[in-house]
Amino acid sequence: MAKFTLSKNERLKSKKAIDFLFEQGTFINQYPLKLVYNKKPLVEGLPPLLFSVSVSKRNFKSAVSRNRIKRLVREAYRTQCIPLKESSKINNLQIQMMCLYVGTEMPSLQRIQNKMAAILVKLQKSK
RNA sequence: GUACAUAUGACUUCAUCGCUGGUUAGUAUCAUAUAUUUAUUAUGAUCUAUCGAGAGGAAAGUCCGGACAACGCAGAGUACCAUACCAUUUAAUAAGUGGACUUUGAUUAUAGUAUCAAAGAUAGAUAGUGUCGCAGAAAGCUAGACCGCCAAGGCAUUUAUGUCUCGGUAAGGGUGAAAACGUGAGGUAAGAGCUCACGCUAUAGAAUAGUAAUAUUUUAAAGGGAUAAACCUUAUGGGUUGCAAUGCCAUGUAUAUUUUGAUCUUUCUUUUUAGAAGGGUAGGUGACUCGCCUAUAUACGCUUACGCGAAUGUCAAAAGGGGUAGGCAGAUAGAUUCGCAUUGAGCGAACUAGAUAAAUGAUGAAGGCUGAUUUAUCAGUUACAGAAUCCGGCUUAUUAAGUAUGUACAUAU
RNA sequence: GGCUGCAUAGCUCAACUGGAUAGAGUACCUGACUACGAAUCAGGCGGUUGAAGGUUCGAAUCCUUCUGCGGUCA
Repeated sequence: MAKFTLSKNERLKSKKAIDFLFEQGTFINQYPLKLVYNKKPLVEGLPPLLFSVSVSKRNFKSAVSRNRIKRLVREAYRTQCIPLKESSKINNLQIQMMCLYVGTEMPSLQRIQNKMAAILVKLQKSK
C-alpha cells in the first residue's frame, strides 16, 4: 500500500536546482496557485518527485499566515501525489517542481485541494 | 456603575494520517576499517518497528547588560563613547526595591501647611568660553538714560512756566520668555540694599536626627538671569569586533598574474663561518602616541678598492582574478525552577524545542467556556503573533469573560 | 541572525553652529507676447518637515520611542 509521505529528502532544497528551475522550467497557472516544473531522467536511488512551496512576503506580511498557507499547500500535495509518483517511476523520469501561492487572500483547505488536483492532472497529461 | 492602569490568563481529552529530532531493537540494505578471503566484529548512514517529546508572553524591536568566541600574550597615556541624588539587590546594566529632593495635578484648604498620585537626562551656571533672533534706551557683570524725575547754568517772557546746555538718578512708564532680590520705613535735590525691620534665594561653618542623600535650628558674609537635551569641567566605567564570530572536513585550486616599494647602517667581540648591542626602515598591536613583538635572507657578475649592477626568494601595499554556495562542531543542560536549611561556601526533587527553501499540521468525535434565541438547537473557541547561540531586563503589539489592587468621574445613602 | 544609514512641495534638492512667513528648479494654473503653438517674461497654487512625546522663551535642526525604506556581513 502506498503511503502519503512527504519526508525530508522528497523536498527540493538545493539553491542551484531552484535557480535552474526558474530559468528553464515550464509554468502551469491555476489561480491562486502556480507551478514551475522540470523533468529529468531518473537517477537510481533518488526519489521520483521533488517538491517545494513558496509564498511571497509582499502579499503576506505576517510570518504566521505564510506558514499557514505553506502547510495547507503541503497537505493538499501530500494527499494527492501518489498516482503522479507511480507514473513517473514507470516512465523513468524525475520531476522537480515548485509551487507558488500567487493569491492575496487567506484560502481554505478545500479550495487548495481542488486546484492542486487540477494541476496534477495537467502535469500528468503534459508528458 | 462606567473608564483607565497593573497583575492573572492564552481551551481540554481521545482516535486516524503526516513532519522534526531523540531512546531501544532488527536473520533488513549500503559504505568504511580491521582481520581474512566461508564469514565475523566495530563505526556511520538509510529503512522498518517501538517508546515518550516537540513554538511565546511577548519568540518581535535590537534599546541596554552579560555569558561565550576571535583578534598577539590585552600593557600605559590621550582621544572617543557612555553614565551621573542616596542606599540596596544583581553575573551585569540606562533594570528592580526602598528613601530624599524638585515640578505638576487632585483633595483639605484658600496665606501657608498636610495627604495622595504622576513625572524627573536630579553632578557642576560661584572654573572658563559661547548663545540669547525680532522688539526694546539697554540682553550681561564698574549693565542701560527713550519717555519721566531732579540740581546747576544760559535764553525767552505771561515770574513760574517753556526751551537749550551740562550733570545726577533705576522709584514710575513702555518692550520682551527673561530687565538684576520683595514689602514697608528712614534717607535724599531727585533717587538708589545707601541704611534699618520683616521675608526670599542660594553659599559656607556649627549643633541635632539619619548608614547616606537630606531635613530642622542657628551663625556668618552676600544678592548671583537662562541655557550643560551648547562646548566644557569633575567623578566613574568601557581594548575592538561579533555565532554570517571562530575551528575542522568536502568541492575547487593559484604561493596564479601585473605594478610599486623594501631587503639598510654604526659600534663591539673575535671562533672572521659568525655573534651581541644601538640606530634606521617596514609591518603588527583594527582611533592616535608610547611601550612591546616580528622581519631586515641567499648566492652571483664587474671593479685594485670604495662601490655599482641585475637575479632568486621573502615581506608589504595596490590592481585584478579563480573556486564553493555543502556538511560537522560552536548549539538540547543551566548565573534553570521548586522545597528545606543557614556558625557560610549546602541537601533533595523536577524540567528539558533544536529546524536550516527552515519541523510543530490535517480530519473526525466528545467535553468545557462564551453569545444568540425557538430551551435544545445554532454559531464561535478567537487577539497580538512563529524559536534560529544562550540568558537577565526595557520598549512596543494584544481578544472575550472573570478576579484582585489602585486612580478618576457619575449616581444613591 | 548580527551590524549600520536615510525620510523636507506631485518630482529633484537647499535651509550654517536652534531664531520665526521653511527656499530654489521642475511640474500645474492665470495673464502678457504670437495668426496659432513652443520658448521667453510676470504672477499664483502646492508643506501639519514620516508619527508621537520631551528639553528650551523658541525645534526641520537636540534627545527618546515607534513607522516605512535601503546598505552591508559567509
